[in-house]
Amino acid sequence: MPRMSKGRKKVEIVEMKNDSNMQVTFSKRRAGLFKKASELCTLCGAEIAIVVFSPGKANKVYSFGHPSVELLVDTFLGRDLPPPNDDDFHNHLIRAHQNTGQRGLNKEVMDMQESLQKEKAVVTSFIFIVASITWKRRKGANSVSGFFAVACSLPFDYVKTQIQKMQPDVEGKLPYLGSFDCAMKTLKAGGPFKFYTGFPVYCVRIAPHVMMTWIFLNQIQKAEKKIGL
Amino acid sequence: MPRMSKGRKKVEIVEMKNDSNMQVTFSKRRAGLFKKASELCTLCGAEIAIVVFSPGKANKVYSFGHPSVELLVDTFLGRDLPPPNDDDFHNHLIRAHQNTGQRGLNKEVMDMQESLQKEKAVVTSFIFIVASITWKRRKGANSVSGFFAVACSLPFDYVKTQIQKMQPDVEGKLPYLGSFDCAMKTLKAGGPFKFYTGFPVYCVRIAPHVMMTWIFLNQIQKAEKKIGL
DNA sequence: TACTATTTATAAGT
DNA sequence: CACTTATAAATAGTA
Repeated sequence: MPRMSKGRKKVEIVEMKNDSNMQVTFSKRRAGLFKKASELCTLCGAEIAIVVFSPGKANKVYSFGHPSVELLVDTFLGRDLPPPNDDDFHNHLIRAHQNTGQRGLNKEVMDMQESLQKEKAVVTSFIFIVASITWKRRKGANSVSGFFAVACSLPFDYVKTQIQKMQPDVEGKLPYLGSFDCAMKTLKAGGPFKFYTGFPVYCVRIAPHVMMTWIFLNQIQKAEKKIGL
Repeated sequence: MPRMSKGRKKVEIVEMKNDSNMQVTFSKRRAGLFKKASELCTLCGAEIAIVVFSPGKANKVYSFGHPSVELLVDTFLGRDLPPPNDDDFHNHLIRAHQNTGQRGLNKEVMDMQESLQKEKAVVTSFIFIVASITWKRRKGANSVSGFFAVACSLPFDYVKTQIQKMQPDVEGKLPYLGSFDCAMKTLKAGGPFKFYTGFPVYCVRIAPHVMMTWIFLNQIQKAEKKIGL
């Protein structure tokens, strides 16, 4: 039968109105973008990191990275495992990671929200392990910086969230006078680890961020050596 | 005269041998990549961040971000400046930023190493201001997290750098026994701010990282609200 | 998903 | 670097 298609039409670059059409376009063009990025990496030896947040309610995260996550995992976990003179905690985390295999973490594209529960333990362990190994080996990988960056920022997030959520009580008084007051009361009531409520979830969400931090910090380190910092 | 050009030829996706040719290809394809990303943002309302490190010796950084840096600067500095009841330090930084105008920070593509000296003060101020304003206003912008993430990770970077650089002295002894020893000795000898040696330079280099942190944290916040964290 | 008619990107040349 | 041209690659609309 004769084709009805008139082929591709020119499309103006403005926000699309048709929603289902937009989903298709988003998928196609995202794939195209990652392909272009991949080609640029190969052709020119460039290092590229891309993160895309999908529009609307779904709000998924897609990321592209070269050097890839696989390479990082191999480098940190596969080859250079430290001798087993570490404490139980450390070994436990390594085991937890090995049990879960390559799924999720090693994928170029990961949907963080759909696999939240499954990957939680994996990613948390992963971050801990990388930080631990790097720190112990005292060499250039720098992921320890990224890890501590995340760890240090959490108390501030906790305090901010508490203050944003606070409502006047029955007498019309607010529970905290301010940020510092909130921090002190939290510390007294729940101890320092209270600030790390939701840490595993945070780790899962922050994973692409940590990966980009690696790439950044490696570049920074190269630059620092070049200018003799 | 007759054209010699045979037009575009097919090119295999393997590392290019010709170096000057590669530079041209890199520029063209990088521009194309950013254009594609821009179209995807507009068509589908997606949020995208891209960072490209150029290959070889030059090792420049190019970044694309949507929402753009302009928007962030506008939001944080243009409209919502806090009333001038702040201390001298804060006002000084605001003034420093206004004096330097829009140059550098507001560009989609920035070459960080070439403009290092010029932009140093601007970017440093910028990060401080954003952190300060956000913190004071206690609302959702979250850049304070990114700022403290950077600030908290610096001591670890400092210690790591010191240990990497350390050489045995004339008696064959190493200056530090380990990371903790290094940290303690630094604290005693130079005070806490010793860890922040090179902070301005660090800020300049970390700027694209901070921008991505914003985007990430905003997304995380949306997600947290949705699942009621 | 797969198919094409088209538009868009770009390699090579000027 | 900017412009041109021929061609390869991406993709909008369709089934």
